[in-house]
Amino acid sequence: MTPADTGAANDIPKHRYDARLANAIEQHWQDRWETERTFWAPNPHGLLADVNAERAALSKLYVLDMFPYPSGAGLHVGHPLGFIGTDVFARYQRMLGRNVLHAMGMDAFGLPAEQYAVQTGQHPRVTTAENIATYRDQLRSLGLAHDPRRGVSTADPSYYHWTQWIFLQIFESWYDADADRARPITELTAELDAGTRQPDDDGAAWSARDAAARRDYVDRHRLAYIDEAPVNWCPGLGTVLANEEVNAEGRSERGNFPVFKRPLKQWMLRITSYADRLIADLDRLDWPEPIKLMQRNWIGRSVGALVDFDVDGTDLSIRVFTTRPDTLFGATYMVLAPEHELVDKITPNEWPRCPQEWRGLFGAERSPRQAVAAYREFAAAKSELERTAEGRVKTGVFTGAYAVNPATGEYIPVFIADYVLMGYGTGAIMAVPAEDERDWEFAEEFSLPIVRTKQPPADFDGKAFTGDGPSINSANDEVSLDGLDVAASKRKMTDWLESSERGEPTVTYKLRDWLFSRQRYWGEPFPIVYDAYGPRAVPESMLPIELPDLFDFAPTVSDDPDALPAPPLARAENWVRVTLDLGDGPKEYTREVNTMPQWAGSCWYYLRYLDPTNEDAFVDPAVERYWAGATHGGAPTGMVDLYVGGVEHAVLHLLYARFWHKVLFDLGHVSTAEPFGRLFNQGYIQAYAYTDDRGFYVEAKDVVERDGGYFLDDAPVAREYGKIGKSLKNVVTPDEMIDNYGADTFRMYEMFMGPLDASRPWQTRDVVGVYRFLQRLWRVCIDEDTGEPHVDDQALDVDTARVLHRTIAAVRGDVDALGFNTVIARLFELNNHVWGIVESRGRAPRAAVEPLLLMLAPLAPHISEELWSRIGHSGSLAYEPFPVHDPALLVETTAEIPVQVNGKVRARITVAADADAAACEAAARADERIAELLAGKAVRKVVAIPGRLVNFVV
RNA sequence: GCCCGGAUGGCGGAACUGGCAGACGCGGUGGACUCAAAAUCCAUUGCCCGCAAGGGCAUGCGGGUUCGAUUCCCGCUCCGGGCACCA
Repeated sequence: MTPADTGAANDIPKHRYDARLANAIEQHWQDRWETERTFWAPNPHGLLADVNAERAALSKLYVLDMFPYPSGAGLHVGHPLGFIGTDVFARYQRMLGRNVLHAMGMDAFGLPAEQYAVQTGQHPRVTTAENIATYRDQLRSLGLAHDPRRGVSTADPSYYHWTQWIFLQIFESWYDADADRARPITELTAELDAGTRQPDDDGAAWSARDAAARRDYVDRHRLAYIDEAPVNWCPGLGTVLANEEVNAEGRSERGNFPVFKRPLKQWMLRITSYADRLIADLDRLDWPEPIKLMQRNWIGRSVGALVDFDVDGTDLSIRVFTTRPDTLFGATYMVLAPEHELVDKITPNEWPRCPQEWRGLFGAERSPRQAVAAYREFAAAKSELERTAEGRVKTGVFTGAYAVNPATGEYIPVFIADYVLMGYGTGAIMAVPAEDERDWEFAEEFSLPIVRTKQPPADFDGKAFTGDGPSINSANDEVSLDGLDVAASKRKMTDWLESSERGEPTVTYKLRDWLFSRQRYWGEPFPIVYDAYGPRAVPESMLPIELPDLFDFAPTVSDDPDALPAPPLARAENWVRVTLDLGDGPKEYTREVNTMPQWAGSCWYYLRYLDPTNEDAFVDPAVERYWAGATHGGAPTGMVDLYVGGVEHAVLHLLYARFWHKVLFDLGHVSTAEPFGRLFNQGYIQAYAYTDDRGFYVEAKDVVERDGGYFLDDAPVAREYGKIGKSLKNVVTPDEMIDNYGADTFRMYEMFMGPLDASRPWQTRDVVGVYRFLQRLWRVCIDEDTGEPHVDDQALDVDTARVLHRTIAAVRGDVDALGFNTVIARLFELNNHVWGIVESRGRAPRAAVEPLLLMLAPLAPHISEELWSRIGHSGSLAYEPFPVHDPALLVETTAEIPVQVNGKVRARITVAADADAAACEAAARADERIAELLAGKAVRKVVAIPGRLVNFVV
């Protein structure tokens, strides 16, 4: 310490609230909360029922954060925004008398943990444990009031035991479309055996099938099934990925490696069975509308019709899906996806009579079969990126086959083209160029006929018309749509198709079944073994199936798109080969060597928080009912009352978790139809970054603002705005903020920056505002020189009482809406008001200070607890009742209202609060300035709203 | 391209159901205290004209509805996000 510093330190009062004192207070209270088990939320019974038992009689509130991946980098100031928000809300709700469940687990399996482990060369178990410890320390220092008993880790065998158990529930179920819910698979076999249900696969009668055929049938109906389907194979990551994990450029979301479609046998979960319910139940949820919309779009329900087109010269027909059956009369050609199974069957050996353009580039010099083969090769070789880069020029080739338009009876050519996707609808379309832009482009490219079946408006520019209008050219001997609008035409055409057995109404979805296996080490092993015929479930009694300890756990990656997946677990040969008794005597089996995707653990962690130490069940049913709210009356929709997290999980995690929850609901394991009743997306904290004249990032900390510019030393630098991270050299950590100001200041600043759902820039310069507020609050209560409290029992003057009660009313309203920034503004005002009293009278009134501390406690819990205790209370204020306002003190006797002339404010007058319109007008006219402005002018109209304003129109 | 969301002082932001735009904080300016500085306290601070009284202009841009619009409607611009040949 320099002499100057020493001198300065001597001037600062001994008991000032500075970072050093704040840190001491924070340590003290964090320790005390821990030893007194302040935030242990009791269950109604069971292992977590012994402490604070009386609170289990209160009504429950479940507040949840999207739990973090414990990466090696630790937290920066952007991470805890949502965690602090939920903590404030949860602490507030405790003071309202709720039994609040708030905990923080760790999403410990998955790619980030595995990649970090691969980089550092240590076992993921070790690095994950270290990272979790770091996260826990950082989170603890923020003063978050979690129940520490419930902070599960998904990579813990006692946790994934039950992830595997839930997988078995899914595996042992099927979807009963008639009942519209999942049911145990044993009920399906029982009904088939009893003959009360017939197989739905057009095969032999159930009684005529042998054991292997029956087992195959049942396996194909499970909610978890193995399918050889085109999957997203990513050699660069050495694993397959879900559609949701592949971006528009055909690359992996993680790592940005190329992804290839190829058929592979993989585990699939039948989420498509739930498509309708996943859409319908969104209406019951208190979620942001944009998120609901994203889920609806992702599921992509569309209503339309299936139509059959007979292929000329064969007994085959092509089935298409269309949302516009009303345009069938305008279908002048057809297109199949290049991989469509009928392509080989309908393609002739020789070209029929046809325009040369139809044969295009691929068919010019070749036979139809050669042309089709050449085009298929061309289409398969294109990456998604190339397709996008081409600007969507339509390509394709005529197959040489013709089909019959069922409405017109005309022969129309059948093409293959890559603008038709195998994965959607039937992989085949009827092309109506006049009413579809893509078909129009293709028709122009290949000189195909275009027939309008909808009358476009007079000013229409001449290309495909996709709007509404009367049908034209749409009649045959049996049906006429002419003159009808789109909706009526659709109805009439669908009826005709159905009655004439040429088609039927249907619904399709963009949503695909969920690809559920990964070729990874650091994930949950499947509770599945194989015999010669296929998969067998491992019985519950043998769970958990623990991950074997591998030395080499890295995935097998490759640049070769033809490389085959090689799961790391296959290397654990002693683990893979097992002898088990699955009820029919000891036999040899092979274990499943894929692992579950990262989403598995995060699909249900909120359920394990309820009963984390239960070894007999994933959650005790009575405990589940208590936290679902089912024991408090009413019909709860969502288990969790408030779920806060980033918008990046709008579809993936939130859709998967809803799906699992609904399966568990159908099977009677949970009592709500939805997991998350209210969802809130917190914004992001970003920060400024700076580049020097060479374009390199420089440490943002060292940059100073001067004369409207930014400088590092004396060199000017350019300012950018972006994510907080090492690459932009703009990282600010909670640890340094806590060191410099204390956790309460840090929490308050994060909450004060703006509304919780908005993104905002971090500006360390602004932190001092809330720091000053806390210092002033400290001085309101404590004499800085002596450290003694100077709060007394003086009565509140009327003015102070009004300010106090207005503040209470506003704070309650704003906290409910998670409007913490305005809560803080109100508390600043109250604190400043009380400071005025301290300045004039030397002491602060207890009647104002106590409610102020109680209202501040959720936001800045440490200083609030400390002052609460210093002014004479022995216990924690965590469960003190939140202040209640006196409505009588909010009633104003007079009101100051503006007086406008022609909409411009010209004066303000004070009237009785209950003055009627006439009285307001009279008072306004009596105002000297208004009288002057109105003198000699004819008042055309007077708008007088009692208590609001008076407006004269002249 | 389609679908969402946003734009308010030098900065972060506030404003209930159409009724005083700019709460609260940062920063700035002036002052008190101090040998001085820091800290603290007080005052002031949207922009323009004016000594002042006062006036004018202002919520991305252009229109509209209304006595009155940050708020509602129409048409744009820019920024952020989602989806992307889904028949």
